[in-house]
Amino acid sequence: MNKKKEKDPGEEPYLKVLRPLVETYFAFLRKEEPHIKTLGLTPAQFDVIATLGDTEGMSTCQLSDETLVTKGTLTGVLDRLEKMGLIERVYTEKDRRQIIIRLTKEGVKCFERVFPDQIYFLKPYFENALGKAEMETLRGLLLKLKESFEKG
Amino acid sequence: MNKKKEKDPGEEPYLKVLRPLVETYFAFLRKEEPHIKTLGLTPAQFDVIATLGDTEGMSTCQLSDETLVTKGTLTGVLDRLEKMGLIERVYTEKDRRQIIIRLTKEGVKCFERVFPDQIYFLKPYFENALGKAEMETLRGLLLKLKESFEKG
DNA sequence: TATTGTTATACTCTATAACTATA
DNA sequence: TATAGTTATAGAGTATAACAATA
Repeated sequence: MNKKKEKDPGEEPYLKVLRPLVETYFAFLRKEEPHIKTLGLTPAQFDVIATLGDTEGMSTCQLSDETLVTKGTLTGVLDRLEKMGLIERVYTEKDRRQIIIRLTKEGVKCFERVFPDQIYFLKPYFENALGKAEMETLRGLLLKLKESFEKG
Repeated sequence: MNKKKEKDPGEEPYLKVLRPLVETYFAFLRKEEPHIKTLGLTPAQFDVIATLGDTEGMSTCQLSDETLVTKGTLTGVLDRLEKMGLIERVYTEKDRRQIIIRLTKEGVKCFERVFPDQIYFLKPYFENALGKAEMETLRGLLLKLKESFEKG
């Protein structure tokens, strides 16, 4: 989605950041995607598992907000994950319209397998590119930018 | 795809970069996506248009490499874009297996409308977050990281 | 034989809107 | 009325493998 060309950024200095941001993410994705696929998950499914990981679960609405998956679509995605035994729907008493989605034991295992795996896999790309101080700087700048998008 | 939780990055300093990278890109995407939709393009279609923009066109194979869209899928995406009149298939003499995909006049107009539009739309998020020197730094670090992914 | 692009299949995601059951 | 989640529909993207034409 939207890898801009390296054309002359002209008078807009911020384009000098936008394109590298998008292109770096895409370069990352090219490594990441085949790796996710070996887990037998689609990107949307992976998104849900990653969002639920390290939480006590959340409602469908909340899950829809936190991922980029709309409510109607989510039902289908959850159906498949439920069939795979990775998530469960928990019915609550206090509001009987609401359903809490959370990882099953199997789902937690999946989540916990993914990340150490990924850590090992991705590490060299970062460490070959950047020193420790640079990582710290990069982190700080990215977080500032992220915040700006989120509050704007 | 893959928004990691803000859990303790532990002993792996590079995770302090990976998560902000992914999350910043997602924050950007949340702004970008609705904006693309107003153009009547899907993300995959937008990807193709953006990749073809400012080029003389390229073969289907090449286009498949530059986007994240596989060869078989691309046929369908191109069919739809051709029907919309945004791209055309040009048959070449030198290798009659190959077809060059390029933007039509209409496609170029679309491409040229998108970007100034986007520039105007996205600008404040960057400028409110970062000074000019910070942008320069961020750009440099991102490009180093990108290169590492691409050559690794 | 290898490569380019298309076709075929089967599944997943997507948006949207209407629907139900609760509140 | 409003909200939470499901269902229904139609379209689009996805991977994969087999295929025809060309090299």
